[in-house]
Amino acid sequence: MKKTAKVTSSARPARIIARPARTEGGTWLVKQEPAAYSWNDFVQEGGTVWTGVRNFQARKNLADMAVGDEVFFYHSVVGKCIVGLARVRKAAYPDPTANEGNWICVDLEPVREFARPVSLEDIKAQTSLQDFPLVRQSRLSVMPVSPSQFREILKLAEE
DNA sequence: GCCAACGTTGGC
DNA sequence: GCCAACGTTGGC
Repeated sequence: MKKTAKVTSSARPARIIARPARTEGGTWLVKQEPAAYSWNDFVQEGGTVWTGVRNFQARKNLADMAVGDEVFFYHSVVGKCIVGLARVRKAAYPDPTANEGNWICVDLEPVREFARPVSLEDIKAQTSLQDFPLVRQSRLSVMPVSPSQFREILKLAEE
């Protein structure tokens, strides 16, 4: 699923899928081909509406995001690395680019670019990250990141 | 360029 | 409901 250009949504506040209360902030990873929409595009726009997700598993993950959750930004195909950290600015609402179906989007904003991007190779080389969805389910475009995975990747980004 | 993994579609 | 065919994604 390819994210298209930034869309100014006629935002409706209602979420489609209920989300259980959570005590600590969630952490996630979103994937994007830089040729279609890069980290630099994201930074230049000061954030974006994360539209275009058309996969049920990815949709569930979008629905589970809460405002303030931290999100790794991964460049797929070209780069194949996590290039920076983003944050959920607005929780899930109907995707304005979807003509049919209950597809949703979230608003994301940049937090910081990693001095040292974390490549897929780096991740695969870590025995502690063998269960990371990026390794196990390469096609999933929006995935959860566990607290230990999150810490591990941040550590790699700061080496 | 190839192929594995995964998702969707449609015939039966 | 099963499964073959086909399309897409994304790593290699």
